[in-house]
Amino acid sequence: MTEKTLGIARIAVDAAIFTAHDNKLKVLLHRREKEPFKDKMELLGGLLKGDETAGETIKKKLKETFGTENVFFQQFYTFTKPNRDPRARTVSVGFIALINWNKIADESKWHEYEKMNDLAFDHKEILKLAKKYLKDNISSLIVRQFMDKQFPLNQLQKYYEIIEEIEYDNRNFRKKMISSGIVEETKDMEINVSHRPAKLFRFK
Amino acid sequence: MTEKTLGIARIAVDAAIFTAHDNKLKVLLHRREKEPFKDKMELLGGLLKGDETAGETIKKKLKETFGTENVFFQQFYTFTKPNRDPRARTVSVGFIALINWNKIADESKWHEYEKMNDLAFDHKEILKLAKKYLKDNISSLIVRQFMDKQFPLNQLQKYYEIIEEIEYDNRNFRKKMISSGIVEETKDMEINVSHRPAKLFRFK
DNA sequence: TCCAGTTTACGTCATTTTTACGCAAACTAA
DNA sequence: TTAGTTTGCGTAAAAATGACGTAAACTGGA
Repeated sequence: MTEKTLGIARIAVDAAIFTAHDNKLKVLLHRREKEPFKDKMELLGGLLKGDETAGETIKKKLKETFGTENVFFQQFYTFTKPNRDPRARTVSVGFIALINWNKIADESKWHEYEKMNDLAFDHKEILKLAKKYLKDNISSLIVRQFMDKQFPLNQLQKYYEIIEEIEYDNRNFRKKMISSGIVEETKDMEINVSHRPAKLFRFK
Repeated sequence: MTEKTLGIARIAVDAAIFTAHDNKLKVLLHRREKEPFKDKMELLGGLLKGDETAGETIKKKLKETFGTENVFFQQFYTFTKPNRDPRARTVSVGFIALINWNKIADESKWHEYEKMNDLAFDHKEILKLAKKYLKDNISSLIVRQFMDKQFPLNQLQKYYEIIEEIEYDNRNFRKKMISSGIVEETKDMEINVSHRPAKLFRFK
């Protein structure tokens, strides 16, 4: 039997890694140095080793990239089109990962989500589906990964607005967050802002 | 290089196929006739052909099984543990499928979800995660797959209750469904029921 | 034929949640 | 000192949710 009838493929992971900074949603992209798609940008990813789950592979990659094991990630969709990699049949388990801007050393590889160009392979499709996943799951787990230990509610609101693509009334957003019980006040305040300084909050 | 370092695996699909009948949630299971796990029950599934996406493979399997292309299905999670199949490394893209009881010819292969025994491979884990997915996504797409063209609201309520594992007040459930606009009245009524006959509704 | 048992289909009412928006307070920059 | 900004407190109307009352409409059995 040939490969055609056996369902054999290479197994890869690809990660749509998001952060938020300067009121913008950003994604991590690397420039490819080899063919195919030489010089195009691509997501972080790679093939599974024989004794790894997809989750273990992506966790290792994230640790290599950020130097910490504390990066949130979650599987969201698996991409199986036969020709998505021109070299060989490759199935990719897609992950979404979220990281706080302060944990980032090299800022040069981060690109505004809204200004994406063409990417290598089907990575643009992967990123778009990841963004939708992010939007659909914002309150369950997700926003807090972007925030500093302490933050003004106004910043939390900005990130909700970027991801959900809607606007909130700041007074109602405040009530909603406080009454939902996911955040609590700290004793600290903003400093050096040219308006009334805000209390800082943290996640409970 | 060996298989260990290349990330090569067999690619399979497995489907958690649900129906609802007699106020119970049921799943389709087949008895395995070969080792491994001979005589254990397993999900519908199989390997991808070389030119198929996972979606195409599962669609073909569903057509073989039910004789129609109109079966709702959706990818929900990909299972990648290295030893989930003792014969060879196999990655399985998990699907959920939903079918109306009236489209089912052979009733013998359907088993109550709540009375499941041990299954072959990791299929019990797959089913449990599928049930959770069903519960979490009940209103977006999913319940209507179980319903006949026309149905009393009471039956819709029963299926919500089975899947969500909560109970509704029938008067409030009625208001909720009608005001949400997902159903509308028909001119038909129940017949031969030993209580006041209900209007039949349909999805809009 | 009438009664018991059932569910439908209509309703009320109190509570909670959501939404719109008013405005003084607290800061910086000029 | 003033203009410009956002915070942090508030009110009030509107919408959604949840508990429950009860007549109507059917069957099946006494």
